This record gives sequence, structure tokens and C-alpha cells, in this order.
Amino acid sequence: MSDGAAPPVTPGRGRRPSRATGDDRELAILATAERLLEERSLSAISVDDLARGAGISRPTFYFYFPSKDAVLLTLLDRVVAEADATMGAVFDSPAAGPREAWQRALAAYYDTFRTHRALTVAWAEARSTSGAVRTLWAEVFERWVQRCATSIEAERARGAAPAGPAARDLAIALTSMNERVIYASLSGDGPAVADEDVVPVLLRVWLTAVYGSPPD
Amino acid sequence: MSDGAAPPVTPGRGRRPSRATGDDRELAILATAERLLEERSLSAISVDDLARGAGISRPTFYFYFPSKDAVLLTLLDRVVAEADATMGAVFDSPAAGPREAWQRALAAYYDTFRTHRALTVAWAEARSTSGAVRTLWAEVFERWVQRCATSIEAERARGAAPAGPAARDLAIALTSMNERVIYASLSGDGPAVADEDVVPVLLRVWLTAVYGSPPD
DNA sequence: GAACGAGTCAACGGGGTGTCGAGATACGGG
DNA sequence: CCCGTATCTCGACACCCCGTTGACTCGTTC
Repeated sequence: MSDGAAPPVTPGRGRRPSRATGDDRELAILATAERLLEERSLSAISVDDLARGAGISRPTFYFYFPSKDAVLLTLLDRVVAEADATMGAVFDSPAAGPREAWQRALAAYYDTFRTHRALTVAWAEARSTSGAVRTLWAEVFERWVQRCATSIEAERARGAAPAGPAARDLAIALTSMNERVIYASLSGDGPAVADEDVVPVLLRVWLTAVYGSPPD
Repeated sequence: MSDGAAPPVTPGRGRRPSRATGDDRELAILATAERLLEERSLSAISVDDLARGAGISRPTFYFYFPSKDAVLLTLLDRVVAEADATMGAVFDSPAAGPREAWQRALAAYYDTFRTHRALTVAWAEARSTSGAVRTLWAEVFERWVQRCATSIEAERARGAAPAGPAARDLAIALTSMNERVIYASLSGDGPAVADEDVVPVLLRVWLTAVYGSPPD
């Protein structure tokens, strides 16, 4: 249990592996971050808070992570991996019809982020301060957009959906809506759609946008 | 030209009026903020930068504004006033048909924020750090949502639009999409819809969401 | 038991915020 | 003309946070 197996957590994101008791400390930092994020925003959490929460001093924190953002990034890697896995499973599994397919995809997307509420909110917040966080978000967004654009094009090709704006642009607009609506619902800031109405409303807009013809 | 007339700029937002040369300093600070925001993000601008840009020392800055956020808030008041005026004009003026009405509203909305690109981007950024900024945003969002929800309900009442999700929820979802798509387009972060395609794509989604029936 | 590497932290330097209190400056009235 | 008052200004301070350095403690290995 000391070494041997490949590191199970956070494969990428360039950080030196640490062995022996170091792993415990690292996990303690991550757990502290996740716990503190439940009660306050990322900007209200200092490196000192994370260090003390993990039972170490501030300089020692820097032995494990290069910055506060890196901790968030490591935490986000897990969520992203989970989201990608869920997304892949949903898109690849057969569905009774397009309506059900989109419905399942939306519900899975929402569920993933809802089960990591604090992290999702912190993600959105850190996007404006950390380039790495912004990049990670852009990657995830791009993957989702491409999947959706492909699906839209497929529906158009088989004559199920009418022509319209470039599939990619449509996918970007609709994915942006998802993101913002979900964030508002999770963060509680400002007007938001009620929790149980999020998926139905998003679904309705997606379906009409993809399959409906505009009036006139 | 010293005093006499009511203060033309920033009527609300609780700040003590100052007369004589003080007005100049205040305006210099605002101008500096607007200028610096064109080149870097708000968090990369220090109070010292604003003070030096306006030709005063840092403590003197605090004589005019209680914080950096307050400067942004004052700047935003102008944009909000402009947006509200434009929005009111668009909604009140008669249109050839619903399509044109929505098209004009969307275009006006987009134009307002595009002509204040730097400020809009800073607004979104500061939303996560300043409660006052967040509140201002929520107010603007809420006004827009209510206008749209009312219009959707009117269309449904006259039989032009089919029944569907609560008009307010639909308005929230679509307005969220507007906001996010516009922000992405203006900030240049991550995948975005090209400048000239923003309004057409948004319009298409709005029209199908409001007037189109879902498949199946 | 010496050498080494992992882990630890007090102390430092640098940058940011917001405040305080002492001075400058302008101006109207005695 | 001079004086009081309100406006304005800033040097210096206290505080918070970040990230680094260099010395120190351990456990392991040869």
C-alpha cells in the first residue's frame, strides 16, 4: 500500500507524485477544500485555511500544491472525469427516440453537477481568475458542444430536424443556456428556475430549437 | 458650471455629492477605470492604479469612492440606465410582427452590451466577488425576464404561441442563454458564436422556443 | 552511523487593502 | 485682512494574503 500501483487520483495536471504519508496530507488538503467550499466561496478560503484544515503549516501546503487553484483543479479533474464518463454512456446507449435521448443527456448533465454543487459553483467563480481553470472549462464545454453538434447534424441528415443555423452555433447557444441555468439554480444567486423544473425547461427549449421550425 | 444643476452622472447608488474640483477627480477616476478595463481585467487593476491614473494618491481615492467595486458600480449604473432605456423603447414601439419585435429586442440588448464590451466583461467577473454587483445584475436580469415573460404570456393568450413551461421559467432559461452567449462572444474566452451570428442564432432559439411545438 | 531524500516550518519580502490623523487649500463673513 | 470652516490631500500605519528560502527533523538505506 506504499507504492507499486499507478496513482489512482488525478492522473494528469502535472503534479509531482508524493509517497508515504505525503499522500495522506494531500488527501487531507483536498478533503478540507471540499469541506470549506460547502460553506464559503473559493476567494474567501485562504491557503492558510486549507493548510490548517489539513493539520499542516502554510509553507508545507506549498510542498503539495503550487497554489490554491491547483487544489481546485485536482478536485475538478474528478468531476470532469465523472461527467465525461456519464456523458459517454448516455450518448452511446440506445434510446427509444430522440426526445428520450436528449432528455437523458440533459438529466445526466444536470445530475453530475448537482451532486457536486459546491465544486461547480467554485468552478464558475475561479474561471475568471485562473487561466488553467478557464482552460479546463473550455475543454469540457467544447467536448459537449461537439457531441451535441454531431447529434444535431445526424438528425438533420436523416430528415428528422429542419435546416437552421450552423449546428455548432446552435449547440454553443444551447449549451451556454444549460450552463448558466444550472449554475444559477445551484448557486442560488439571482432569479433561477426551481430545481425540479430545470431539466423539463431545458429539454423543451432544446427540442423546439433542434426539431421545431420557426414561425412565419 | 461649478454647481447649480443636479448631478448629471450616476443619480443613485448612495454616494455623497462633492462639488468644486472634486467632481473632476471623481470623473478622472471613472475615466481611468474605463480606460484600464479596456486592457486588463478588474482584478488586475489595483486601487493604486486608479488613483495614479487620476493623478491622486491612494488614500485620496478613498475620499471619492469607498472601494474599487464602487467605481465599477458607478460605471455600470450608466450602462444599466442605457440598457433600460433602449429596452423600454424597443418593447413599447410597434412592430410588424412578433418575429420582428423579438429580433429588435435581441439586437438592442446585444448592441448595448457590445458597445460597452470591457465593462460588460468586468461586470460578469465582479459578480462573483462583490455582493452589490451581484445584486445589480440580478435586478437587471429580473426586469428583462419579467418583460419577456409578459410578452410570452400575451402571445399565448392570443393563441399565437402554444402552451408550455411556465412563461417565467422559459424567460429565465432564454435570458440566461442570451447572457452567456453574449458574454462568451465579448470576452473571447472559450468557444463562442461569431459576432455577426449572435443575434440570428439567439433569435432562432427564442422563436422556436416560444412559438414552436416540441416533436412527438 | 553517514548520507540521503522526504517532509516541515519560522521567517522573510512583496503587494494589496482600508484607515487615521495631520497638514494644505479655498472661501465666506466679521 | 484675518479667521474659521469645509473640502481636499497624503505619509504612515495596521492588516491580510501570497509564495519562497533555508535550516531543521526524521526515517531509510547502504
